[in-house]
Amino acid sequence: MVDKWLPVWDRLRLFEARDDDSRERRYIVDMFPYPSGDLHMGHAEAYSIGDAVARFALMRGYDVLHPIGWDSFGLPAENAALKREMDPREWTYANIDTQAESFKRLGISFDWRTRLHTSDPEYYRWTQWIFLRLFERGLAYRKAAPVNWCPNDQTVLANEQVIAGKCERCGSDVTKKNLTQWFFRITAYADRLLDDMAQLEGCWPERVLTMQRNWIGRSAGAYVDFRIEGHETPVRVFTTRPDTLFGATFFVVAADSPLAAELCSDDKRDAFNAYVEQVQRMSEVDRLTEGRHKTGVDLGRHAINPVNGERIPVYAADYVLADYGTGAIMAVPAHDQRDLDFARVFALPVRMVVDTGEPDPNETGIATHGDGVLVNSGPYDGMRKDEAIAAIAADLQGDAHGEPATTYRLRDWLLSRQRYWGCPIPIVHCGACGEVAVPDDQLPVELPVRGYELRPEGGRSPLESATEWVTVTCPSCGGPATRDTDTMDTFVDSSWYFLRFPSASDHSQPFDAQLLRRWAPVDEYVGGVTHAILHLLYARFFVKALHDMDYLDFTEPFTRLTNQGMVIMNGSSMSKSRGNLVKLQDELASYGPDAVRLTMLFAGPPEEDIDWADVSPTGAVKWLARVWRLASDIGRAGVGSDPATGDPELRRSVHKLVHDATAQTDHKRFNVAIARLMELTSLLRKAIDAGATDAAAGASAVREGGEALARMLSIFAPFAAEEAWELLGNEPSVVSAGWPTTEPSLLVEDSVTCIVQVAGKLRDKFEVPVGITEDELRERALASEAVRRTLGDRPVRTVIVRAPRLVNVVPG
RNA sequence: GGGGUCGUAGCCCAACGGCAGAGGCACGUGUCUUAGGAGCACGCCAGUGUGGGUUCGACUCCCACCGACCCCA
Repeated sequence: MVDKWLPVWDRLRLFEARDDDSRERRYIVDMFPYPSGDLHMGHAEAYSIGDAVARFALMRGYDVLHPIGWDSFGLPAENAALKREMDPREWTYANIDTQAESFKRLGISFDWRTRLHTSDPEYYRWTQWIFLRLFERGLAYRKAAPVNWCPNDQTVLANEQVIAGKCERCGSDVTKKNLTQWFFRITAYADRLLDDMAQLEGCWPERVLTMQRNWIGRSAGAYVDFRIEGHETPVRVFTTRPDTLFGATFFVVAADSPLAAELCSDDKRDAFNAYVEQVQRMSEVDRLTEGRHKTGVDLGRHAINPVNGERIPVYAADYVLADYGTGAIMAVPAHDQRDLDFARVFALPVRMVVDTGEPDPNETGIATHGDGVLVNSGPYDGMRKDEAIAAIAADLQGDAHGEPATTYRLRDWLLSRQRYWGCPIPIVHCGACGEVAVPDDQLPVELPVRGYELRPEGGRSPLESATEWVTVTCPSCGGPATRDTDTMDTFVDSSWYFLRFPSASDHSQPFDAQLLRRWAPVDEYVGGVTHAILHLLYARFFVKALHDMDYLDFTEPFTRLTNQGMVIMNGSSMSKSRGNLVKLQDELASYGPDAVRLTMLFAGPPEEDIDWADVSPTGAVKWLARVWRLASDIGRAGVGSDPATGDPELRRSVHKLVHDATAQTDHKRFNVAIARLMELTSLLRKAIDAGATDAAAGASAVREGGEALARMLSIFAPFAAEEAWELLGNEPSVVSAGWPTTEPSLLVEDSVTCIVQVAGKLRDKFEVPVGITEDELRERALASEAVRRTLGDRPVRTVIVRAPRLVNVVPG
């Protein structure tokens, strides 16, 4: 069946978007796959959903762009290449071909002209071009930053190569090492990334918006400058609680920050160095865990609290992060749990300055956070928390000891990777000129094909080992220079791919602004929740930055977002090690693409996880067989007849089901829509078995229903739908037939069932004309035998009438 | 600790604040059949996690608790 229909679809060019079409357009994008092997069950679910959305839009008469590409740079290709001693290209492009073939055999309605791979020089040329535009704007810059370092292998490790603090390959403890790294200044867009979410409200899943908000983590508060005894410049800290300033009893700087080393007094130097070494072995997650035993070291210095002149000791500790805020905090143990935990370990004073009515933290060991009245705070005593926050922040500013401020949890995006299989950073380092951009007309900076080592000694970037490639002349002064040897995070590649789809083969520009005016932004973006934070945030950042450079006329890339759930097996996610892996190709071999797609969609709403053990591809197979038999039994009956001549009773039922299925599909309730299609199947089966096709009116109505079924089925099970369409005596393709329409006159009923409740409980029901008046209905309800029996001698207090469907008699 | 999502038959899931059941799986009975693991027909099964509240009326709205998953700390 697959082999029969694929060539037909190709020949009819059903799924090609028309850039100059007068129809309204729809841009529907499934998050592009990573070519890790063949497609798996998760892909089948995601793309079944996306395809239903795309095909529905197409059937409804939109000009649809439904593209496909591959996110084809990344570490797994390098690992596979190392293991098999091959070029990462071979592994990558072989997998892409396999996946492309699988997509076709699944019947996904991609416009294959959009096909792109982020690892093609034709693509990454433009990734580099965008990088340079960001570089020109100061949105890409270099600074020293800590990376994971394996001292044994002498190599940099990605976060995912660090398993529980150990090197995944040799098992030794991973430490942090400072390296100069490339960053994107995404923090410059923190406010807009946050504020523009207002327009996504209701269109993106609530939880994704929440996750993004949390990730950006805007908090309002104040900067406070503390003078440090024996140190020239004051140290600035950020606090969300300036109202607790009088409760600051000590001061903490991040142990691994340069500031800590700077502040450390000479007699504490040894203890400090030992502590820092210990800290560098820990992961950030561990460091931030609340409730962990607090550690730190006294730096032998004092800070001066600007509001009361108090001398407070300065500590270095690991629960403060060097790159969050200013890397230093004022510690208020009474009102911050981690400060309190630390104070208790080091026997530091705890002073309550906001009376929240909760028990004293000194005794309970529980810091208080609530609202209350200030105490022990000099002139601010008696103020409420909010009042005090404003007053103290303002006074600090007045005295030049600080200012109101906003900070973010979001940090700049570290994009450089010491890897081979990624997009080279188009920068040349020149002794005389510094960082020099590779001129646009020399792009792409292509990866060297030979003369490099994937894992060079000494933890250098693989590209550094390609000495011939590295050595260049400076584009600016012509002197000797070297190429930047890092490659970009693959999230860079995927932050703009949806801009290139409409002009995927255009070699003159990254994207076509003219075409994007027609297609962008993406109407429907379908993908896993795993990308809910980083990918979506990065893509939003790119679009905003490109908008600010006047390349784009929109500021949000994805108008609507659907996160499909995962396909799990027996309650947990599939994995080889759990032994619960279900192979897509096995399922396809057993049940066929249509049944697998149907099973995915019928299992529940798209957002929910699907436990493959709970669902039944066999059920889908059986239903498809019923549809096939139905179409076959209808055959040419009623062919060419005017639907209007069809049996009105049957038509009424058919149109009602079509109407419902349409509404449900529109809301992506595919499971419910498919249930309606199943009902339609049963309805038509019964009609045929009752001899409907013997009369012209019946045959006409059955044909109308059968054709509607085939058309609607085509968005879920496209091959079976074509087959049914053909059995019904029609020319291919069912896709060209479009979505069935309904006649409003057939949807209005002339009588409905009225339910009669007594005290909210169902007691009687009867058929009434739709136009019945409230008075009439009340009469009939009160006259009901069942109602009178239930009421007994109780008087009637009120009668709620909702004509024509309901009457509720409320006894006194 | 804060936030989000969600708890409906043995299972997966439906139900504008108005008849708790649309659809499917599993199970059972019958029927067709040389046969059935196919088809068809019929049947079986819950009062919606718990406790309050709002309402004429609550699976649906509000509060608390229990449990599951996710995010942030």
